[in-house]
Amino acid sequence: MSRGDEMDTRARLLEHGRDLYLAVGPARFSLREVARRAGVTAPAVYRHFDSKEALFDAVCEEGFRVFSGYLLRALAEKTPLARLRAAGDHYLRFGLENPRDYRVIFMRGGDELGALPAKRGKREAYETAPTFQFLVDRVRECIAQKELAKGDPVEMAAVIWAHVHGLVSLRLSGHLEAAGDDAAFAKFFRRSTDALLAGLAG
Amino acid sequence: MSRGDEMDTRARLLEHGRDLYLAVGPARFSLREVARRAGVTAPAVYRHFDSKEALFDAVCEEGFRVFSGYLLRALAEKTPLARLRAAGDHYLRFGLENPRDYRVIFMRGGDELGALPAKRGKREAYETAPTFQFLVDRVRECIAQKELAKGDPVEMAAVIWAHVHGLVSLRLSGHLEAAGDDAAFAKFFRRSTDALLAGLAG
DNA sequence: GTCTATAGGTGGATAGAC
DNA sequence: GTCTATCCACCTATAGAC
Repeated sequence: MSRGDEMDTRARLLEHGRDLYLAVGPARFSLREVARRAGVTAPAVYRHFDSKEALFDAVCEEGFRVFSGYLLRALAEKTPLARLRAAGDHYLRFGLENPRDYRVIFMRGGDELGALPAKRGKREAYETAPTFQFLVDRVRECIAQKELAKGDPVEMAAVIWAHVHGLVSLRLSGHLEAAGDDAAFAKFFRRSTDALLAGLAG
Repeated sequence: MSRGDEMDTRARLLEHGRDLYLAVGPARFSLREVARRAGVTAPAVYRHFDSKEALFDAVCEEGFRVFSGYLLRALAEKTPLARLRAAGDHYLRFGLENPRDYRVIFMRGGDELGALPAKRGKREAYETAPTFQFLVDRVRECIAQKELAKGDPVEMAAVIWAHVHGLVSLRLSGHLEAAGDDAAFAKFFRRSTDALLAGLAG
């Protein structure tokens, strides 16, 4: 994008907005604080974004972009099953390395921000659909190559997603501290996910 | 507890605090608003609770009490496996019928409230431990009666919890709307959970 | 495109009278 | 035990000058 030397105000707002959001989470995210960090005053933000809500949405999209980057690396693997397993690994890595992004993308119910219920539908749509479709595609190609049993790929994908999301989100909420450090947890994650895939293989 | 006729202020604060919290969620939870609804002024709250944080914690404990009520009904079943399956069903019912309570108990990471990191440890401890122990106990008795395969009951319980929590939390976040209405989702939930238990049975 | 100034609102918390 | 009065911090957003 930019040469990295100097950035225009809009880019700085996004960058510092992301910093703030990663530091304090969605509830404490404040337009004024973003402006402060970016070296401008609050009203200046309104030249670039319609509202705090719009700024926050833009920051979230950035988080989602990062997530997509993690997931797409799975396509580098050579077999359908390897791609599916790698998708699980990268999903876990994203969650452990970007916990706040993970929370906003996957653990949100709609209370976090200013409560504009009208906008919610749009936001959820752009996040969920591509991710889930990616997983459905991975499952489909595994079924095609008989690496998973025949069945409804959408339901199978939902079960797999629930499994990995359940583990990651319980971990991020602090409910699975018994599993040890992140490395030990990653091992457990991989073991149980392999068992699930083995079960789905018939 | 009380006869239900008239309540003292503390009880009314808890009741309306719960109403507010159910209505607006943790982020918009406000001490002043609770006082308003309870028919007292804000400073009066401090006669009963040290701070907003303390009030909020008390409200959350009530939600956890409700959750325990759901879960304990599973003990009415006659066999270990029936109790384990019933626990899953009641867990799902609690989530669908008390989504905000579910979120605060199981989908929290620490950003929601005023960010008093020191208190977090205590709060998570009283919630997670008994729930998880309950599940471990159900798994243990299933293993004892050979209704589940031999293995580490703690790890098996973690996998089961991740499975049901993954499904419930994705549902509450709006990410599994494709599954249809709540009744259809409940069927899918039960089907996939039964498949998981079958897999764990060896 | 950014500023100052300001309007108008939320909130948590305390002091002191009753 | 509850009130009034108050303080202080923080926020979103707008108006109008430069």
